[in-house]
Amino acid sequence: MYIKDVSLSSMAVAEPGELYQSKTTFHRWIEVLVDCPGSSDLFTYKLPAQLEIKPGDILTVPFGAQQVGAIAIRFLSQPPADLAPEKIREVEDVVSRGFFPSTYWELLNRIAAYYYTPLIQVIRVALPPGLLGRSQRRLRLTSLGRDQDVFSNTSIFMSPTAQQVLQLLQKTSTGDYSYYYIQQKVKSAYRGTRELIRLGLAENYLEPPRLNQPKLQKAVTLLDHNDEDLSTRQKEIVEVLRRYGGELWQSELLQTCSTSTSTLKALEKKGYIVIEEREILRREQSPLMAGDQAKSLTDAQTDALERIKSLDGFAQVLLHGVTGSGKTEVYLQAIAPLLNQGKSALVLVPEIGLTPQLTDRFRARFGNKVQVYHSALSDGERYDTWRQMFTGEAQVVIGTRSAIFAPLPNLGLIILDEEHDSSFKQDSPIPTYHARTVAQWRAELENCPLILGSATPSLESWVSVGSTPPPNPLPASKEGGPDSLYLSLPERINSRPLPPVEIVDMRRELQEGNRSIFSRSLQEALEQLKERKQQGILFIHRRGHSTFVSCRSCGYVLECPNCDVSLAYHHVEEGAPQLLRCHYCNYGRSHPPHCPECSSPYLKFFGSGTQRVAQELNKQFPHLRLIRFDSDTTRNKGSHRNLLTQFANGEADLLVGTQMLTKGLDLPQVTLVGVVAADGLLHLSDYRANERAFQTLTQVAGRAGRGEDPGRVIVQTYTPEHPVIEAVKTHDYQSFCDAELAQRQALNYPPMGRLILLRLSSVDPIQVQNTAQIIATNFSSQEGLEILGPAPASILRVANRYRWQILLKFAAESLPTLSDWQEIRALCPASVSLTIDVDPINIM
DNA sequence: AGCACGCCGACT
DNA sequence: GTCGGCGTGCTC
Repeated sequence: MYIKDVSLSSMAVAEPGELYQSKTTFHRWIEVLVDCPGSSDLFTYKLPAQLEIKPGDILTVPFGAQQVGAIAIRFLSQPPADLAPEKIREVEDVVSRGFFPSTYWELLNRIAAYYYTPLIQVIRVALPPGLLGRSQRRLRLTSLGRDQDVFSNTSIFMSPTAQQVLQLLQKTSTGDYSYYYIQQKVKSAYRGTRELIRLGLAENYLEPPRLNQPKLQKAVTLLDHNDEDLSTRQKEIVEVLRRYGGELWQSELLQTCSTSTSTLKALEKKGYIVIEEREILRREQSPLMAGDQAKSLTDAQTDALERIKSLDGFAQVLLHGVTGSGKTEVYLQAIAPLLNQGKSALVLVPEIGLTPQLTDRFRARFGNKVQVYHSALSDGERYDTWRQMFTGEAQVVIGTRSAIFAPLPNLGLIILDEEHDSSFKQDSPIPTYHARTVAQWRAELENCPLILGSATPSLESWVSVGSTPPPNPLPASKEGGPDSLYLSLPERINSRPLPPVEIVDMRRELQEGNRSIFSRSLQEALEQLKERKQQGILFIHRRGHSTFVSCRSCGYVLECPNCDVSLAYHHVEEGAPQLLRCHYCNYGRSHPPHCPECSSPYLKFFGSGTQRVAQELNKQFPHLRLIRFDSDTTRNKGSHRNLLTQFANGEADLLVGTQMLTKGLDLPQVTLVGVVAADGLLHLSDYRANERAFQTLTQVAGRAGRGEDPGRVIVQTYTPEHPVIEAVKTHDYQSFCDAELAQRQALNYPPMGRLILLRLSSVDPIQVQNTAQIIATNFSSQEGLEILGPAPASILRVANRYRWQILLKFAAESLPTLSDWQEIRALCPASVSLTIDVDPINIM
């Protein structure tokens, strides 16, 4: 929660580029927000004589025994009266100057308030790692301790704990570990470390905050000069430099001329060249793209683009385009004129790794003006990209959820592509923000348009751009509030039709004697793939092999020892030990030969994951070459791209995978999409299950028939009469929405009502339950609040922590005043952790 | 987050 | 009695 003293009105905020002006009032103290989760109070520090500090600067300050990151908030001309003057310490250093323009600062404060999160925690997600530094206490061996013989030296006695710590340190070449690491490895390590220090075998020290540094490289610049007094070798170098435009990196120059720094030094001395350190920005390497031109648009695209371009200032646009309708082209052409005006654009996508195609397309169109920002970048890369954005140069930033905090000072447009995707919502840690909500605020504050693009808009966005549902088929536009706009791309580009969706009743398949996991229809379609030289996608709801392993004799189910879920079977490779894994805590064990309960050897796999389906395919269709595409096979950096490239090159006939297949893949050769079992999606105990199922199925179906050849979609299910299945079959978003909204209305669920979920967890099952009860009772007096629970989470125990939750439901207009959230927090004993999830998406 | 302080149980 | 476990609170 934000500190009430820190509001925009009461604080001076740095504008980037604003010149420092010496004020007439002489400030000697500054209040700072310290990076420590325990307290969200402001702390007072002395301004050092030789350091220029302004509000908005990022600092390091001494705090307790360590040095931590801090944000300068405001000057004080007098130290607080209730603080002993000798307790006030000096600011250590300035890390970064002049950050936090006023709108950005307000954005952070809004997030802190709305999501009940201390401001400093919001700042932490906004800043790249390594900008808020913190010192670390470490332990290292002395030369005496490095001696491997200390153990055989009988004159030194030490406790087993001390020996353990010593051995741990001696195993590394540096003999150096953080206290934190040692404490994790050795129990009650602290006693052992003290003993080692006393014996003179080890010493502890404080490592200063390790901040990311700009990476510097030497550059050589040619000065205008007549090359009179030069040797032939020197003339050569000058000539090379001139040929390359008068400037080169020193390393490149040395290599090109096969010379050494001494020759360059001589040239520098004579005044022909300058050698200086330049910052180089570490960027993700991407293959060079061929230039790409704006494509001609369909009428619907042109209309949408014109309406977007005519927007002035804040507006929320829902761009509802069916799969394959060319939303990306609209984005690209909306961004192009902005860049020419010197403005930047922010494009948020669900998961960057999954959309190399989108980034490639942006790079091909806008070249090096495109920056990619997401958590898979190395810290150094993120830091540099962040600095690059901070320069204010016109650019396009493509990123995942956290990129909504990209420090672009001159923002002209924000786009959320696939806005319905749940990965825009952060579950943990706090703040549990939704990038769409933050994007709305940011667009408002920056006074720029926000485009929400999707083939299957979230009900939230659907409702917010217009309360009256449009007639069917989708109209070109419908009006919502004054700042909102509905734009529709109802047809695929090049007049390609949406693929027909065939629903297969798997109950009948079984009745009629087909016991395969593939219906006859799907089998026949798979057979045809190869003959017709076409490609297909098979969608499976789960990764792994089977959903659970159970004993045929006694019914015993193998479960995770840390969580209340059954273990999934993972087939590693032929001949390797068979592995069972928990999808929640990643616990793994080998597959036992006998039932642990009754020793029966008949342990059977149930359900089917990607692995199982892949095996089955190999058996039934040995001639089909397939690629598995799930989080097991795409764990490594770049593997998404590799697998997709392989597939696009025709190195496989079939792509078998999970959810990731649904996200924006554009593979023109794909004609067949098969959903092996839709039921896994349908029957989840979550008010959002239907919406999610509809979105996933529609998106998967949308992968088919994007090229010349018509597509075909086969959905296998045991409940073909389910309304979601009906809606997917008819591609009828409208009627699905109407039905779903009516249900939500009846139960006051979002987007009609609003929710806050309190998640509690602890290793102590009794204590969580009691705490949950106490908190729920505390709320019972509140007006206009419906309390659901407390209830155990649907999986009570995960990673040995017991989880309970309380769901608060209330009218959309009235944000409940959880003003005393700190009081609520106070009801929690230290052993119980509480997370306040505002607008939760995942309430399981 | 660390790190001190300070209060309880098992041992010399 | 003392040592060492761990819960509680503070850091300008």
